[in-house]
Amino acid sequence: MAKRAQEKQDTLFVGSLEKGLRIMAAFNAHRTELGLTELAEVVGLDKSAAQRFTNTLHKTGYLEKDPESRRFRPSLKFMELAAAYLWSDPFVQLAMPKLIDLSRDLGERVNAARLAGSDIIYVIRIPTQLTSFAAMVVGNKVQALSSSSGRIMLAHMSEEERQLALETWPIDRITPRTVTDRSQIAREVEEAGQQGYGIAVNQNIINEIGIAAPVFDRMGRVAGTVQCSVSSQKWSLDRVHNEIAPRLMEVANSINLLR
Amino acid sequence: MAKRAQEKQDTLFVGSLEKGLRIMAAFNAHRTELGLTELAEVVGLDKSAAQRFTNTLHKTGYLEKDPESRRFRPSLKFMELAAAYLWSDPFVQLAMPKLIDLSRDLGERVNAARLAGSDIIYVIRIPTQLTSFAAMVVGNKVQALSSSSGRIMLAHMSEEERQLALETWPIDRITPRTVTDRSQIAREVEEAGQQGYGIAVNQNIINEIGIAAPVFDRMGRVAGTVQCSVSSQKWSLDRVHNEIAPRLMEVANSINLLR
DNA sequence: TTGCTTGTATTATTATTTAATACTTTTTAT
DNA sequence: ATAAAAAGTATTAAATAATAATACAAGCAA
Repeated sequence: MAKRAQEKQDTLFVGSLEKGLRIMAAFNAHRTELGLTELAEVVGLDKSAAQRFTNTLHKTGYLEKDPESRRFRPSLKFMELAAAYLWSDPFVQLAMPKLIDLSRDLGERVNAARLAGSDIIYVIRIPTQLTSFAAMVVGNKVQALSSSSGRIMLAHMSEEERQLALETWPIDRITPRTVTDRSQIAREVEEAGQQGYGIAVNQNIINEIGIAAPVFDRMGRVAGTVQCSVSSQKWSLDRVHNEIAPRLMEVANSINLLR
Repeated sequence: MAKRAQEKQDTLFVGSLEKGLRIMAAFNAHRTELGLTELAEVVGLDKSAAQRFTNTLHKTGYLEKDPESRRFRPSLKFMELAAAYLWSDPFVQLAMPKLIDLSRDLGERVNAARLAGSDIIYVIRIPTQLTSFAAMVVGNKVQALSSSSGRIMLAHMSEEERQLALETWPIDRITPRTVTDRSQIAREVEEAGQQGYGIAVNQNIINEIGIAAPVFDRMGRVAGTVQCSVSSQKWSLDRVHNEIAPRLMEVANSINLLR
């Protein structure tokens, strides 16, 4: 309340809503089911508050509650929200049919991603090959610096933005091969800029090569990427450059975000 | 406040949160971008309230605001919530790899759906053929009575539940061929129960045949469906019954929701 | 330009949220 | 099997934080 008082005599900010949202956002890949006290800890609320908000979220249908364990889970309403997003995003609408075609042509997993803070979020996923569940989940987040999509996005930022990102955005080691050296990443980004598309090898999943081409908005900024993930067992880097990258670039360029 | 007072001296219910959620839920396929007053109308709040909640949602990153038009759109956070749901749902986790296989075998669009109220919501979509955008959107909702998935779900409900659903759940005419006669739907549901899978022809998209097989939870209730959508130009009903339905049933049966 | 609609800012009022606490049930450890 | 601890639920008095009315500013249409 010390903290809140200092920055929020803003009567246009409804703290209760924000706290409720924090509860919703507490759920993720690692926290799929949470009890009351657990939730309170994670979100940083006292038990009473957690009680009120979970109760409200439950009554409004946003959280399921297992009557046995009394633990909470996200409900299908979370999926409805995603649908609302997808309908609202012109990039998604335009990219979708082209990605389906591309996926059939290549026979490989094709995705579309957008930047959110220091992460990229997959907004379209068209799986064709079995891999980890994470690689199939719509809405999944990956640190930008370790992804092909993030790297080509960085390459198209202003010098300052890019510098800042390279210096400050998080780099957790996901696989043993994740590059954590920032100057090394800077080089990868530079290379991406030169060739026009980003590449990431073994960064998030071992034996996986990611390739990402940028789609620009009317301002000339990168709206998102068209991305493809392939197995390095099956594809050499050479073949990726020669056969996949050009197709991705072609598709990316064909997506025209006029308005 | 008359209404609120009568039912909610419940101090465990946070009205502000609920109103904020209503704002979020105002966005859908038809309402992709909303101004302040528009939002206020849709959600049933006065302008002041709409102002406070949109402001909060914007500051917390859940709504984007176009600086030009000052209209609001859902943000990528909506997608993150979806990811949280997907990770939390064992049905999704188990179904995903099997659906990918199935999709490759059949070369047709394969989905998984769950029931939410009187609608089914698609939780997995694996598009392989171009169709309407609606048929590709994860989280999209379809009235249960007009979908193959909904029909097989109904078939496995208790007599009372089914009766109630058949009598009260909404049936909007989506295509000219949408069946709006409830006794006709009752027959379709009955047939679904007998053959073990649901069928819907031209119900949501013309020239589309939907086929859905049920996946049961440990309680013997339908947890969700494995569904396939094909073009009636390409597939006869006979072939659907002989070639697709058995494969769907097989896959559905192989998904074992023990815990 | 004028009038009309939509969005923004400010404020006093009070209804609503808060957090403390006691109670109940479930789980864990002895 | 029993006791102790932890987790969830219910109740309440206090006051903070949300409310809604209103005035102001900025866009848009006629």
